[in-house]
Amino acid sequence: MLSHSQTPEYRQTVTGGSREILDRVGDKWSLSVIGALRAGPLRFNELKKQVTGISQRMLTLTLRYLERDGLVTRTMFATIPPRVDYALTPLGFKLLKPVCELVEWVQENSAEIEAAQRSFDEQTVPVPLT
Amino acid sequence: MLSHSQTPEYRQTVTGGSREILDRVGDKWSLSVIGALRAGPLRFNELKKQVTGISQRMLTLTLRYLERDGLVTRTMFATIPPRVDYALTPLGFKLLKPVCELVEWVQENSAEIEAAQRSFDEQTVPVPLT
DNA sequence: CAGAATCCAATTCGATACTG
DNA sequence: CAGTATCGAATTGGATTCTG
Repeated sequence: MLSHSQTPEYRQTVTGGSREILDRVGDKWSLSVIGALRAGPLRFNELKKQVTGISQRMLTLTLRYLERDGLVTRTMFATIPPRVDYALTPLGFKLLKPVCELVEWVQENSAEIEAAQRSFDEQTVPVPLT
Repeated sequence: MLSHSQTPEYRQTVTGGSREILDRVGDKWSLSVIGALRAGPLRFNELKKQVTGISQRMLTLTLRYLERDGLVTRTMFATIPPRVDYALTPLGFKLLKPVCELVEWVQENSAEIEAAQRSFDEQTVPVPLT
């Protein structure tokens, strides 16, 4: 549960203290969740629908991490049944720009990347599994 | 060993086919290795020195992935002892721009992020470990 | 020198069941 | 509705040993 494991020192290489956010960017679901919140606040189950494939557990965890990093707010309404809204903070919105540029770069260059992967894969003879 | 495991469909959410590169950006060592190669080609053991803390195994794996994605070239010299040079491809250099911008964004906003983390951590009472 | 192979520990994630 | 708790499987990474 949000294990406060201390960051090993070697993570300080090159990327400096930015490891934690890079981990967020690189992890399995954060970008999808942030993307889903672009258009405005969503409730837990709305998010779960939009981010196809995510489990309840991972949605909860991802939201907690994003909240901890100050990228997402969590607003509870003490109604019955309970209702919780998630929304991007100004910081979360600002993060969108560099992240989108990176994603766009990848999309623009995906043809070249995939070509490289194919040519790599064919000379690295796939080991027969027999 | 470079398990050619097929990417599960759910990874196609929001980030589209760019998952593989995002994984590369987010993984533990790729950015450090790319950063080390910025100034020019390096040999295996030179890289190992510059990227403090990386194990032989992870350096090998990371380089293979980067090579497969077309971001790094591997040049072998059939000398004794053998010598292998790694260098960024033009594609690898181009990736540097959006990645650096992201890293810079994080650095510029690290104060705000860390403040958010601290305030989150103190209201989420740390469970005593006794 | 530049790795490949093996083994093991830690982390991550999904499925399922339960709750205020 | 919006979670929490628990478990097991898969993935990831480190340490060590061996090799052309």
